[in-house]
Amino acid sequence: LITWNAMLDGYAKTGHLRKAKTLFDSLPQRNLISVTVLLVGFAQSGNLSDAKRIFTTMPERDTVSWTAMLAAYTQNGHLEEAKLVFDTMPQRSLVSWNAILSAFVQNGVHLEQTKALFDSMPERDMVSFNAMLAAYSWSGYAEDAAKMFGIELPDRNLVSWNTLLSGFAENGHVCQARSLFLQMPERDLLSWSAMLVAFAQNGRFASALDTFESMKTLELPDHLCFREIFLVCNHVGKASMGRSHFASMQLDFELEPTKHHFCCMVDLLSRAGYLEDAEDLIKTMPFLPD
RNA sequence: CGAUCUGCAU
Repeated sequence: LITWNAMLDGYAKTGHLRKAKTLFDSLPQRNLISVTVLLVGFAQSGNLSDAKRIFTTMPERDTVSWTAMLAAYTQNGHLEEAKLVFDTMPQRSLVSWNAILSAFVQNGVHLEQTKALFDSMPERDMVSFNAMLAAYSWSGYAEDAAKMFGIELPDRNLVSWNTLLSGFAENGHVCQARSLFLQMPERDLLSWSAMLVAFAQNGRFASALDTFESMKTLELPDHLCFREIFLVCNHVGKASMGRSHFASMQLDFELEPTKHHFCCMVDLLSRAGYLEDAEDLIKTMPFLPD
């Protein structure tokens, strides 16, 4: 049963919900965990109604499944329902508290209210602190976030660094973002791409391209990075560079270009005057043009 | 074996 649940989780986490559902239906044994995994899978793919249906029909619920339902509402932008779940759930763990805190943060509740919730929590961990850090960044208080990072955080991890980094980036503080980036004890894909986006969105196109080149030696860039790079190539009018990244994304990194990538490339080629190539690309792409 | 924090748009 544990193995089946792990498989279920694997399908659900990679977005293969059809397979997950089929596997779930064919399981000889299921438990609370199997059902919760499926609930989370639906919620994360944006299928709130099925998630809700699973929740209301499940034979038993524990704190994990209640919190999963709370998060499901949060992820789909339903703050009021998330609050309601929080208020009605029989027990609340630290994770439940963190989940409602994130609900506030992600749905843009006023900073004061979010801080009040944070202060009222019976206990806090790094996830709580990181969520609060994000709240400051999101509201444009990158400085306060930095202060909190320096003083109040009991500990810091890579997520804390990344949160602060993106806070600087979002507020246009590219230089501070850069120095923070250089100071970081370790960097992951999110750190690199936050830095890349920071440069790109503040007009530092050459730095963005340099960052991308460095990043490729250490991390596997994902769809988001390539999308950003195509935008950069577009801004600086480097169609040939865009083309080679487009090829590289498929050949070297085995990433399937999405509609957005094709869209960027068509835009890039058209602006650079390669209209026939742009048309060819539209004809050969595996999507219907819209 | 399951729930909560960080990058994002032609």
